[in-house]
Amino acid sequence: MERITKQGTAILNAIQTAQRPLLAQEILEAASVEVPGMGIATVYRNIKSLVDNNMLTTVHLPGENPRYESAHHHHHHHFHCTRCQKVYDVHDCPGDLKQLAPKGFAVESHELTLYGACDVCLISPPPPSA
Amino acid sequence: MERITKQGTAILNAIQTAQRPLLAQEILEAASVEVPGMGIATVYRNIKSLVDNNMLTTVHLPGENPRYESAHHHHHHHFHCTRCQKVYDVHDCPGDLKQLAPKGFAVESHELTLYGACDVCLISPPPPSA
DNA sequence: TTGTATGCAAAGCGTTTGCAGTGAT
DNA sequence: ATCACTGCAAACGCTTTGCATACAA
Repeated sequence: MERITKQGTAILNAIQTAQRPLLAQEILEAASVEVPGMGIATVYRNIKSLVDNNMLTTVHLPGENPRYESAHHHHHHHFHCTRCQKVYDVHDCPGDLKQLAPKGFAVESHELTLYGACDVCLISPPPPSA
Repeated sequence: MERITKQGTAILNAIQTAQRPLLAQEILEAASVEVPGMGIATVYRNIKSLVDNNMLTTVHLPGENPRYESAHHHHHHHFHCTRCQKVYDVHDCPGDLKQLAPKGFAVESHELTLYGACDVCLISPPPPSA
């Protein structure tokens, strides 16, 4: 990313505006509002360069395609809503988990994903589909 | 799976012998020792039917292709060795994590992955590759 | 004007599926 | 003799890459 393009700007805007990690496809949809007709390849190329420049972090959740969020520099986890499939940041952490590993193993880091219902889905449950 | 085939037997053997979750490719390699020439599609089809019959569980780790292990019926987590890339079961659990979620969110379950070095890699570190 | 970033389309990678043939019952 | 299971190859969904063009500098 050496040049500023409207596509690049729209992509960065989309990610920074969303207060949660987005899929490549969601980034495309959000950025396309600003720049209609942009291609998914451009999204991936911009993501890659933003990740390389530490402006973005990749959020890998179990069994999910990667999502992307603005690089937070503090340790955090994620909450995956099983109703709407959206992913939210969780700023709390259970703390030291070194003692959980089998004997002789050295724990260096951990990833935690919480599952359940987000506040929106708890308040307005999806209608019982026939 | 209504008929017993040598491929199916070899696949189940491979998974039960391994004391850790295996990738489809690893299952193919292990089962191929017993039944040379078997195809990856057969592995996937057998996996699917074993999972449907609750003989196998799918282990999804962040950013990883799915692995498969014999269905344990107790809650457990996984340890991913960052040296050899193997995945091991962790039978311990940090316990109640409900209070970690944002206010208004309901936690129903969680997934935890530990990262670090397994016992084998700690004892025999891979040689410094030139 | 220069050459990076884009859009399109093709290629990759892991997984799934269609089809004709094999082999367990 | 059936017909479920297999191997092969094509199809799929997501991501990456090649190439000619557009546009930021």
